[in-house]
Amino acid sequence: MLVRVGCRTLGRVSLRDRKRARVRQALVDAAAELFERDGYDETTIADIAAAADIGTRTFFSYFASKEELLFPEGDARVRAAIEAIASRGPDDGPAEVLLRALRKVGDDGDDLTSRLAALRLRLIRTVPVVRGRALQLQFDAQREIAGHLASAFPERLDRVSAAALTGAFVGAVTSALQVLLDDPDQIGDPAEVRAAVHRATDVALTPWLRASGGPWTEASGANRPPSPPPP
Amino acid sequence: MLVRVGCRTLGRVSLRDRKRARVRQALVDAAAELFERDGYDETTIADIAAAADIGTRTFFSYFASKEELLFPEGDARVRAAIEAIASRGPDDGPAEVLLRALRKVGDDGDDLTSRLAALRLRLIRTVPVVRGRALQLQFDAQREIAGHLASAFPERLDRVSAAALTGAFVGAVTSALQVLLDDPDQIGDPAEVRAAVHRATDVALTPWLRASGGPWTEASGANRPPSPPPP
DNA sequence: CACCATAACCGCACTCAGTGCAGTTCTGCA
DNA sequence: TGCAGAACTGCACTGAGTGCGGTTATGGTG
Repeated sequence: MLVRVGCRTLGRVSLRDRKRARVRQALVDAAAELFERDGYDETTIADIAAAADIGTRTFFSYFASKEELLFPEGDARVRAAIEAIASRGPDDGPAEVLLRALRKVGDDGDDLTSRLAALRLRLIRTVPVVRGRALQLQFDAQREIAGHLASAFPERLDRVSAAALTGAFVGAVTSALQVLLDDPDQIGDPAEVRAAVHRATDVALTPWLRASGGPWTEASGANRPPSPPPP
Repeated sequence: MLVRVGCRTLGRVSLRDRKRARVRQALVDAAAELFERDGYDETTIADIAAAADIGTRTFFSYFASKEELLFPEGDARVRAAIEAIASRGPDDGPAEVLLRALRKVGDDGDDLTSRLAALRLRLIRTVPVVRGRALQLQFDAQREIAGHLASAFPERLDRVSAAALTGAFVGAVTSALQVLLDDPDQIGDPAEVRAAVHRATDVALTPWLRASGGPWTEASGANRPPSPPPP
């Protein structure tokens, strides 16, 4: 059976759908509880289902696997990024738009404070299968965003360049975050993390920002971005 | 039991080790054969072990899982990149070094012509668990390379910036390559794949090439790389 | 050559993830 | 009220992966 996501009667949320959403949330909560208490590998799907008062078999009509419990809002960030691209100003270049989209995604982290998000970060670093799933979701998101970016700048970016640009941005931010979050001293101060990410992305993406100033023809020693690497 | 990799008697390769290497290769070959004939999900580990004339249980002393069969030379590319970093010239900056390292990794694809490599590319696009594993390996490789890059330029890159730079490069090339390989016309011809890799690296790394031509001062309309986006 | 420590091999039994099937219950709607 | 369809659930099954214990083969040593 496929996992339902929307409601059938568009104007009204039916009892069925409300019940379903409640059970779904109960599963996520129970999983978070058990993952924190017993560990990811030690928690079985049967445990989670029992804690949410459903049969083991029924679990699989809500989530396709144990990892999915950690990413219940899969494409929310993607939608935010796409919206940021859609609401671009007339003078913005591809890099500016993408930068703003990613900053919005990163800053909209009500995420970073929630218990599930913290647990997710820890399990991504700890459990290989979770990391694999996270990377896969990120990769799919990149693809989606790159497509919209190419559509937004049809005369300045072909599909390959848009993908490269998006991949560079996301890769820079992700890698910087990985190093920062592995340092056990940085944790607990979101402002520090954010500042370090900004600095690192400036270093990594300086060429892209310069290139997006004009259509890749003019010299641009003048509008150099704020943080070149130290001499 | 842990999977053995080296030989004990350093000067000589013992019979035991030669036998072990032979069985290991037989497993990879049998797996490639069966994956191509029956598909990845349809092939069980028991099938592969039987085709290589070993017991099902013994398989797990050679590979930890079915995915690992597709990445038998896990860190060869990483070592190539690290070597490229180590053999840098005195005037090279971080971007040049990283650029050369990635080009070398892409070109050293004796890989790209082999049957296993083509199969791997197809399965990465097709089978989610394989894609997840590939991304995870790539992520670990990035981390390793970034560490060496930071060590090579201790006064110009901190660890976070090195990670961001590496992530940007690898992310750009990977994303560009993904778009190129998803076009269904390229498939089936190793030369086409190689051309796609070149084009992907060109497009993805062009901004850094322009930026690294001089110390960010001169115009670079002259040495423009072959594939800028269409006007 | 004989011996022994060790590593590899392998069957067996087990747990858990995930799926197909069939029977039952519940919900929305006419 | 009744009905069509969706959801819930148990059962049986396959396959991945692990732990254990017994057996065999190898390599080094006296």
